Amino acid sequence: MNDKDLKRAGLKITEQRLVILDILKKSKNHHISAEDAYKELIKKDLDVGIATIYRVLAKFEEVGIVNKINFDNNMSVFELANTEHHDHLICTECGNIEEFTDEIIEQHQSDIAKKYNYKLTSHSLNLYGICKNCL
Amino acid sequence: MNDKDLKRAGLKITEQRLVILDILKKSKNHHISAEDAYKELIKKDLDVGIATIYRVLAKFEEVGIVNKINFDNNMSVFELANTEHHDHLICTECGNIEEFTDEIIEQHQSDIAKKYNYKLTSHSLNLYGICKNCL
DNA sequence: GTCCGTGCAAAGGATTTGCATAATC
DNA sequence: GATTATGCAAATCCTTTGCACGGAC
Repeated sequence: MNDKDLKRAGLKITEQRLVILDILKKSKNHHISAEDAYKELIKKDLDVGIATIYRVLAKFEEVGIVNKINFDNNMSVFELANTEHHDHLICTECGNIEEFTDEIIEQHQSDIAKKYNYKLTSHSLNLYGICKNCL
Repeated sequence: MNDKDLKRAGLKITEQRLVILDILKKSKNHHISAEDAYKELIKKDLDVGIATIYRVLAKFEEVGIVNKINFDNNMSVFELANTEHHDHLICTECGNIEEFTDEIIEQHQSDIAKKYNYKLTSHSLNLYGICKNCL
């Protein structure tokens, strides 16, 4: 399927990894939790353990294939890292996720880090609300 | 000490609650984790259980006395809610926390929510970096 | 006295780890 | 064949819950 992605990252090619990659690429909103991935693999009749999911996703994050996003309810989701940077707007009712980018916000974040003499390494901006459908 | 804060919130006054409030008020950077609070109570020779800490802090959040902030490393801290809204800049080396406010960022967040037809209920903006001292 | 708060221990959920087996290169 | 990945179960971390007791009002 996408052996290249894995080879490029210097990872061994296993079916579990390929399938997880595939799920990430095909999932509707491109955001999956470890459990979501686990259920998908089970559906595909793959005899997989949840530990493998976590290990694969951690490895993917390590080599830059995915980003991990932590939400306030202690849930984490993973998304492919091949898109440009963006932040998230989450519906707390239905879980729908919108991605957005805002140059001004990005710029101000840099300015703030500079102002406080911090070397910025990452940031997390999540907006929580209720989407149109749920209102 | 500050019975008023509790009475105003309609909470019964107990020693545990008063001491936790006190710790929140006196702590250096005004941010404490549940475990920090627990250790402080133990130091004061109070025979407290960690469950109480969580229950007290949850109650405090419920009535608006504190805000809970979730960091990406799955750590949560609590801060008094009596200050005006602000976001956080965290040093990933030493754990130091700076608070900042940025009107433009706030404004853009509202605009984004509006654009996507979301009713914004909360947001979390955390900047991670390395502070001057740790560099 | 009623109700709420607490301590303790046990349960819970998400994630990680140890170890032997299995697969990739 | 050496090394890395996997499955399983057990362990871990943080947080929550059930229950009986104690304290606040």
